Amino acid sequence: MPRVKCPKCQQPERILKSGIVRGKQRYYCKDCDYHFVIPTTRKRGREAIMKESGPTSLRDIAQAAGVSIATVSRALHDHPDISEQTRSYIKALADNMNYQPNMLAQSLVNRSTHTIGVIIPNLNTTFFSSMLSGIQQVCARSGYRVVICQSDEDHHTEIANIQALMNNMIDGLLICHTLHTDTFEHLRMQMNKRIPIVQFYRVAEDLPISRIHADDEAGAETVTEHLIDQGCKRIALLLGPKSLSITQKRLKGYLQTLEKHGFTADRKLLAYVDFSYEKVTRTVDNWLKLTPAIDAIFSISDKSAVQIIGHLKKKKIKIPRQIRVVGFGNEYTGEIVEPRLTTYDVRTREIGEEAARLILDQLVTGDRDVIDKRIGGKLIIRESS
Amino acid sequence: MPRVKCPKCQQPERILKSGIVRGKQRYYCKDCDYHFVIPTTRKRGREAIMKESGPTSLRDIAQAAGVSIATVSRALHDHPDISEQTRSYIKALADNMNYQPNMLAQSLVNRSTHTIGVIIPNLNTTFFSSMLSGIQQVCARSGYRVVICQSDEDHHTEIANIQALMNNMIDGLLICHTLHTDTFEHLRMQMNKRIPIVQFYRVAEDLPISRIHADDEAGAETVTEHLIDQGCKRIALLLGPKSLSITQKRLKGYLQTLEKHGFTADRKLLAYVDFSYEKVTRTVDNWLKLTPAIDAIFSISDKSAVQIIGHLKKKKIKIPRQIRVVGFGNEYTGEIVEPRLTTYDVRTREIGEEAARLILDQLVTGDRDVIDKRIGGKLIIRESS
DNA sequence: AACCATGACGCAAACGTTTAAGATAGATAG
DNA sequence: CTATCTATCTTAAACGTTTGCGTCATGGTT
Repeated sequence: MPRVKCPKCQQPERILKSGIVRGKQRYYCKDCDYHFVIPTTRKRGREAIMKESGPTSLRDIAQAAGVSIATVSRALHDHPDISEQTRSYIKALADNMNYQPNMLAQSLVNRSTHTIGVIIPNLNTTFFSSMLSGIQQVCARSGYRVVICQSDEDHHTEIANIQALMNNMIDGLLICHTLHTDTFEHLRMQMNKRIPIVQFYRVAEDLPISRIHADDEAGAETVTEHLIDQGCKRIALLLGPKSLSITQKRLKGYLQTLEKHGFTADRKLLAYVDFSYEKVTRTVDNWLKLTPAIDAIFSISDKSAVQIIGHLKKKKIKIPRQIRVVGFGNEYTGEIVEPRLTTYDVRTREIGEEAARLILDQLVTGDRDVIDKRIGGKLIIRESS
Repeated sequence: MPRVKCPKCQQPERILKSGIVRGKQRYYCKDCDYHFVIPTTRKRGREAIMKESGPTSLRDIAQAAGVSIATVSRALHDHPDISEQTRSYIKALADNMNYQPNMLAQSLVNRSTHTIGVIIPNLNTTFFSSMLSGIQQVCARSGYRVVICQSDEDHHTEIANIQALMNNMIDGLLICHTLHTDTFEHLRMQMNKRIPIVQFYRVAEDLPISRIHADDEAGAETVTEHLIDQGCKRIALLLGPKSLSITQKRLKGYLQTLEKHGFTADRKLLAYVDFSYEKVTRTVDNWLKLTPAIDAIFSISDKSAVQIIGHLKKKKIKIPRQIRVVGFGNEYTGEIVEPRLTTYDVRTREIGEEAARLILDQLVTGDRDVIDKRIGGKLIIRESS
């Protein structure tokens, strides 16, 4: 047996083997009644060890300055207990040593990360990214960071993202549901936490969670009114999934306006789609076969409206002469397509800004009231109608 | 003086006042030679205190299960030291108590957040967001989160974002510089940290930091070649800021191709802009005044190319008859505009994917080699040329 | 009996901060 | 001189984890 010394009595006598633990030989000193293994070289504990030169920490500065860690922390935070002399010396030192506070540690003890999480269906259209832009600007102005997670219109990704973010990564959550989100248990589970949540644009109204959204109902009324003004009698309506709040609201606005003008709604003119190109064009093709013929298409998504324009042009259908097309949302592509798209500007940027403002407000006041706010938009008439 | 008892000897005798500290009366017990103030009611220390019911922690579970915190942690991590019985019991308990690990604490001790930071100029075009999409997909597949920061094409925001992220928030950084980034000290400062950095799309080549970018030079050659094939002799070139790598590369490709065909480059046909609508249209107007007249415009940004098409159409200039227009990037709007835009597909999504793959690779292997990789693209010919 | 092995745990340090509260010296009041 | 005050420090607990290593029963081998 090699000469193993007891760490306590330093004697190699009376040392016995005592099993193997985690692959390492274990010893027992009968004199000291002490079990031990040969420690791994990675030196632990004792003050004497050199920190192996990672990023500068408060401790490094304290050591260099010959003061305690607390003093350094206080000096950097301008705590009045610290003398002007010490304070400026430490600040200079921290600067020299290129000190950057570890935000993880700060967040852990402060129980706040100064970060807002955003869950957004996708970033492929200017639509959502302009909301993001608004969110980001407002948050940045208040010194908050923004963490963005794309759910990619997938319900399970949405759930996973929420769970990841809510585990102490963020101080507040802004969420715009996916097209397919129709259960909200995952949100209900998070409601009891102290982290405020605000839904924006696509919202669930039967949830006791704040909402910032467009005036979908009034907007759809305005659009429908406009088409009726133009003499349309058979207005086809392209909707999103049935479960979606914006689908329901905009449908409601449409129906109300028809009724107001004494029209009866035709179920065949309503279509629920997932906004995929195939579904949209197939829907349009079906509509074109109807008699009496349709004279307008109202798509609640600009993206689809633009695709519809392209599809109709391919079929040599004149817009707006034969069929008027209007969208909803006011995306950039609506200005480029020919004829340019009539649409309803829902002021996406303002929705984002307002959602951010609300959540920041709830953060500082501690209020958790359920707020429901609609952002008014306006009709933008272009050549497609 | 009220009857104040010494916390040590419990005697009220021989207690003296000893100054005021932080607004509270301070006392001194001469017997015990002990200074003290009356503690605030917020009970500190001692085990007896109830945790005031925040989210469940390992300690809560340990308490409920009657085991140590270490055992709970090990049980949840399937450590072999824990018996099957204890393990399953604790797992069930954790589930019941709705335990969610505190990621901040985890990250602090593991020195890793499983998060990749992305700094991106803007999200207003499908261009960058499709790179993001690629990044996100690859990262998600490896269990990494993605934190996105918009620099909004502002150099100082870029710097601030980098500093915020690099302070232990992320394990790796993907960065696409702003239009106006021409100094790189802020990146140099971060290079010595163990956090890998990868530049993508807009890259600085004289920095020892990995890069994933498009084959800008070859792409520009292909485009120029195509225009020359079409018989163009006076090809105007719309470039970004001079400091930008993509500007330099694409200019080089353009010049080389001209030379190859025996053309001499005309400085008046080169314009450096910031891609703002005003600058672009003014530049085009200036070009239109030139003699001999230009017969093509090559914009290194699709966004500007689309704007140029709109502008030329307003001026009743026929595209491609009088002037051919080509872009670079293959954005969605190029398919919508009329005539549809000829462009060079730089495969943005693949650039994002590759950048993400590279950084994840560097994370697991620990390699910090400087990699420079070009993603090949291809010309997409449409009606504008 | 003496030695060795193993399974299943607990203890405590460590990650980098913040922050009550204790400590000390020197100044001031009576 | 004694009692008190102020300015300026230091000490240590806490945030919620992970993890090296010690402990202790129990069961084998010689």
